[in-house]
Amino acid sequence: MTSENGAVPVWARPPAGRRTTLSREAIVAAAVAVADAEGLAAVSIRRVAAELGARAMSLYTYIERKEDLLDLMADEVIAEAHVAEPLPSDWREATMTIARSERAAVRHHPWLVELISRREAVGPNGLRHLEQSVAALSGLGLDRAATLRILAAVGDYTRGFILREHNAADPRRTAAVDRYFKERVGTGAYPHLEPMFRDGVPEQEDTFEIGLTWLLNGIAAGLDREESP
Amino acid sequence: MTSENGAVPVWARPPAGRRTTLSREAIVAAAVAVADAEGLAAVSIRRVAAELGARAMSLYTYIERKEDLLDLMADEVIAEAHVAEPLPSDWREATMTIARSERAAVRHHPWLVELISRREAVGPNGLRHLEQSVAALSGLGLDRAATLRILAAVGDYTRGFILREHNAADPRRTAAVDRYFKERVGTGAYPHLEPMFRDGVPEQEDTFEIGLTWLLNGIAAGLDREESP
DNA sequence: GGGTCCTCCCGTACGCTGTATCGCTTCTCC
DNA sequence: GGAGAAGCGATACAGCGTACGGGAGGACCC
Repeated sequence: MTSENGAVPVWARPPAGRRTTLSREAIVAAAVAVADAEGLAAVSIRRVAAELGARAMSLYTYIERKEDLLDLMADEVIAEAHVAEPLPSDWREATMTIARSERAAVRHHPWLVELISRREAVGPNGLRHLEQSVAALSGLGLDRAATLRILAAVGDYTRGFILREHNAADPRRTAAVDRYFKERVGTGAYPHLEPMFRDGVPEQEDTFEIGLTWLLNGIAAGLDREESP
Repeated sequence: MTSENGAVPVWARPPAGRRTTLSREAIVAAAVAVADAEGLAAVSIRRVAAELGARAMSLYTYIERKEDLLDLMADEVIAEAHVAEPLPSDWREATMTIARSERAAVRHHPWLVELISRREAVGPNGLRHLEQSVAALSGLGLDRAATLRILAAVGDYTRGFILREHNAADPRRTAAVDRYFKERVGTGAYPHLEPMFRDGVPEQEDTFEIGLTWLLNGIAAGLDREESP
């Protein structure tokens, strides 16, 4: 039955079925393995089924559509972003630890970027991650709106960085793009870019913590200002 | 000829052909129109060709693969992020203006998010945008590495925010996801989330400028510290 | 003016995708 | 032991990107 509850998130729907050889867990695990080995594009229903010695349509006993599988995959590996408790007591250190952990999870499963950039992560593990992010700020005694603002800003920066890092690592677009870039810049049409990139695109340093520290400093300054005007 | 220069960015390759009815510009314009009206998923080679009264394979005279078309589309609409000169003289105001403009362009063409999150924007218009971002910081007299750090941080935050904003607006995943969210949180498994979301997910305020201001404040503080230690 | 070549355009075809539909088999429960 | 449910899958369909090869027609040279 292709039921009418397509609007209900996967996790809220029971697998429905007397499982034997297949299972939702096995399907997700197989899909994650394929993605890890060959990228997200290699994850097709037929391919995952083959990996389990089954046929394509058998998977549809456990998921309703491929999007469900992608949701489950994302939630599966976002679990790796969980930080061992207890969190550092300082909110900035705690927030930074969580952000680092999120980045590490994505580095371990690069395809996660393509999923995160398409959907909100609100599966069980995604919620645990969110819970931890809120916990990191709990010592500040802020109200709900203020907490959400900080959470959003830190999360936005983190995901933006992760995205750029991921795209920059794409082997298809580096050498040739750099060459084109240098050539265009050399035309003189970009006066400010020219002195910066005359010798090509420099090796990027790892600026993740620098930017995050700037942001946290700015947030901290805002908090001080509120407390002691 | 499916030439061997697939590694060269589209913009560097001449269209090659005695154009008559079709042209690269017309193809890109048609593709943008389809994406604006029906989303990026509706942009298929066959569909764009039909829009121009042509057959699918005709487009391949002007592009080598669909990815090229997507690159061209992204660069086409990122032009809207260009800010009318002169830029505000204050670097923070200038940076903020550019970031606002980037956000506005994406709001005007939501599908741009799906492209930006997949590739670096380095077409002619993307470079103009980058040029402006560098120009905004030129008054600070920083060296290349310091400029790039600030550029990266601001860009990461901006794109992270835009991404979240885009995903949150997805009509498919709001009501049902919220319901599931509330139910899970109600189980008591998430002690820090519970007091925050007991009554459901609150209406989000627009925090774009708040977060960006935090980041810029943090950057400014870092600059002061360097100047007068 | 006639031949040659280059380029636009596209008909056809291939391998791939997600998934609707329906039927078979096997297990569970009364 | 009969009935119903549930796992599994064969088949099929519409759609995708694009490789290949051919026809049409303008541009150029002799």
